[in-house]
Amino acid sequence: MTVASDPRVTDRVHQELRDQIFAGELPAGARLSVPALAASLGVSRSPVREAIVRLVHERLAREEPRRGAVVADVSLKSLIAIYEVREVLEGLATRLAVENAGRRLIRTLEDVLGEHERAVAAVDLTAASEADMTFHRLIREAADNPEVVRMLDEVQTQVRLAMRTTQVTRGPKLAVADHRAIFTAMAAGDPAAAEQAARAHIAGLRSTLAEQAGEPR
Amino acid sequence: MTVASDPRVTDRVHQELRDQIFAGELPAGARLSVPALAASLGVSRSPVREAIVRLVHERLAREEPRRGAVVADVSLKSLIAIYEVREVLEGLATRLAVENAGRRLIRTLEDVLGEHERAVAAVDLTAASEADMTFHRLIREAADNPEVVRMLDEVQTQVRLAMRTTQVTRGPKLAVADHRAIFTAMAAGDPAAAEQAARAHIAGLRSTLAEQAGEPR
DNA sequence: CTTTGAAAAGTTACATGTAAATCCCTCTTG
DNA sequence: CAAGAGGGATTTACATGTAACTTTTCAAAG
Repeated sequence: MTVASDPRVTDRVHQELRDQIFAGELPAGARLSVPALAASLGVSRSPVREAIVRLVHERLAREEPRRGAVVADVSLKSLIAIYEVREVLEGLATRLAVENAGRRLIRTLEDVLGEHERAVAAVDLTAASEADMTFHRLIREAADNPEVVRMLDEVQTQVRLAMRTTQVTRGPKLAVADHRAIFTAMAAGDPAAAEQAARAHIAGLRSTLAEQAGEPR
Repeated sequence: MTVASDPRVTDRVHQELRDQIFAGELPAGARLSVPALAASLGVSRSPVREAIVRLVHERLAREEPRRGAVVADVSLKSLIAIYEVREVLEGLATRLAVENAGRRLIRTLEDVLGEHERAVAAVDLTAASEADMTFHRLIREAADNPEVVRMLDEVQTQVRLAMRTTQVTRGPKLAVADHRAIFTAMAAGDPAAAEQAARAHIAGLRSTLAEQAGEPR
């Protein structure tokens, strides 16, 4: 038996290109030339071609037949549409988490929320951001629904892509307050309230995006 | 300029394999051998390979490294999870449709609903099913959110795959009644009520799946 | 009759070949 | 100086070659 799965060249190339896109080394609109990338990565054209097909499928790149692929961008309008979807998916994940989970999850979430609050109080943005992501991740995992996890991953991919150009936050303090509200509903074992609180959290972020788009209210 | 886009061999192969999977000609678990399919379709291995990568990505096939791809199946458990996601997505689409749409949509929906009711009364299952799908399609399009449309398409793909083995219906009459409820809320211009009615429609279908899974209530 | 294992067959994954389409630069023309 | 035609360079898309790996077959051993 092999100790670890022998990673395919295609997988490495795919991961490398993803990293380069998220890092901004391959900016939006950059052409993804198969021969050029193959040469620069020191592999043949086949695995590069397949990696690009995957990037197109996860919408990190766009392709027109016979014209090749370019790195995708995310318009503010698209991002708002994505957040509309994210709102209901995070709501679902949170409701399912409440329906499934026991005290163990509640206690873990409480710990993470505490860390989050301390980090915000200490103006430690890195730690705050990490606690924020952990909070959401724990809820998704507890939802025990692989479909919603997958769809939220797709959403997350697009959000990361958008992050290169667009800021999405209402500030660390509001994030903590929203999470506290979600936690309270979850701790009370109220699935409907938890779903609503999670939706409100995302809806709030979406409204800041809408403001940036020049549509206040 | 070309009159119609020159279809790539890859595209034709992909479509052909999709059709064969949905038609049951390639049943769940069937191995997708690249050389065998290339020979049977009269093309080289390259476009077949790429078509299979796409099938894997849309989860019509599963692949293990170095072991090839097989046609996917959808367990009842997965299907229920998919319907949990579908519930909130259809709810979102319906709410957005109400927020965007004018009388034109309402009138079109009313017509389709009328056709649906007549088809059910006449026990014309084909016409009823078509009206059912049209009703949902009109709402999705009116939502004017490409993200939710895409995600519902993904859901639809999995549902079609499951259809080969699992029946998903509560009967034509209940479908019409659900649609009538959705329509009423939409016609009243009440986004929240429309979202709820759409969710209830899918939740009803999901509960019949849960019953089949041996978990009544 | 079941188990074992080694050879044969078939397949995957990566590499490379190539015709046709597209891109891009330059040089001409109005 | 802008517009556009020509032509070489590049690229895509499909085809094919091949080493390594997996699966299958089948005969011998237990």
